[in-house]
Amino acid sequence: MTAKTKKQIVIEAAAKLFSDKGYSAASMRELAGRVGLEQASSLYNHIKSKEAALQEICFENAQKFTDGITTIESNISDPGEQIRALINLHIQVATNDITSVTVFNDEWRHLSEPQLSEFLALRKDYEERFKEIINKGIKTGTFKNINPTVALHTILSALKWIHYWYKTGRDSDLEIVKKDIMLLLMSGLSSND
Amino acid sequence: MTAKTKKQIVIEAAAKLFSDKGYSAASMRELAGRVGLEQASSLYNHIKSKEAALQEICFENAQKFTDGITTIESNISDPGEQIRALINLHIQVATNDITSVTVFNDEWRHLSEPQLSEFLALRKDYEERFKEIINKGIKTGTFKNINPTVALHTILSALKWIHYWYKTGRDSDLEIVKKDIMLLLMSGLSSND
DNA sequence: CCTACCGATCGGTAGG
DNA sequence: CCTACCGATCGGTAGG
Repeated sequence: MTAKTKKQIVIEAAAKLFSDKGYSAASMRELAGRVGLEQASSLYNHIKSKEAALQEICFENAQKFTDGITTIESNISDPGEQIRALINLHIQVATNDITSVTVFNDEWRHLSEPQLSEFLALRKDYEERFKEIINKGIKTGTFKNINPTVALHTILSALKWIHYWYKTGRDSDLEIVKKDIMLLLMSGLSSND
Repeated sequence: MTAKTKKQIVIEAAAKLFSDKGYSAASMRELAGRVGLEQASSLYNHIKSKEAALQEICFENAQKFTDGITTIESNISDPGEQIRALINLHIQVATNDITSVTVFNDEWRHLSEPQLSEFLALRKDYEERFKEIINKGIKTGTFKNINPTVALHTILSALKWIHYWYKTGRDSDLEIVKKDIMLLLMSGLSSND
């Protein structure tokens, strides 16, 4: 449990600020104020640039998802259980550091090249591996014969609201949310019995 | 079929620009260029301000959803069919004017008061009415006993990826997308037979 | 629709 | 970490 470096404090405050205002509307002067510095120029002792902060946030979160899916691929073989584990991964990452994942979700497009292409390649790789699991489930008869691309994006998109929920309402328990998202995505809204 | 006014052309180009770069990163100079004006100042003959363009886009789309749910409430009574109609409404609105609904989804937070509160009230109203339908379905046994807030946001969020799909891949037919989103949300990923 | 222009604010650097 | 500062760009106005 080492103390946070000032750089870490700045990056975390940047994530919060980018999440509050959006990357473009966030100013380095406001960021300075939020970490107790009088001058924006002082920030440059801790980070290289505004975009460097964005890069760090985006790639750190990409790493979490890549690591997560790698673990799931190696340790679980049933596609149904793999999807459940992936849903759990998304909920876990989102609730563990909500502001950071919000920036990862919504602000990555402000990356400039070559980081933008690098980021999109990581995302593409993740999506392909996720889709491969869906494909396997369809082939083995575990899943319905749904277009895998449609299923992939519907599920990924459904998992994104978690960060919205966590920021605002939070009127329900995390365990209920987890259970019900999983139920809805795996078995649907309609009652069958 | 009257000709588009220059104002309409400007608003549509603004929607595209806001969707491409985000509201804050979009400049009036670039907007002018996109509609064939040499000077940003010329834009102000057609719109009052940058934010006025955003307001128009956001409230126009809010209206579409409000009108849609009103029609569904009056003409359909079965909650299962109502949810199917709502899913269809979201897909219809998104595919009919994809850039406009993207701005509506992602850029509303740049509205300033009092429009921001007004917009959020409209959204809240829509969500409450959507949730009421879910509640009714649960009470009548048509739907599973899922937390209605969780179901609401999971479904709404799942429907948002349609604008992402429409912009990028579009490797599958709209009818397949519609059918499979509906199947996934109503009956889930798992095969039951 | 253009010319001319303005005050405000931006991200960032030099130097200590 | 601050002082001092810079060039660029921003949304918008006045006037024709």
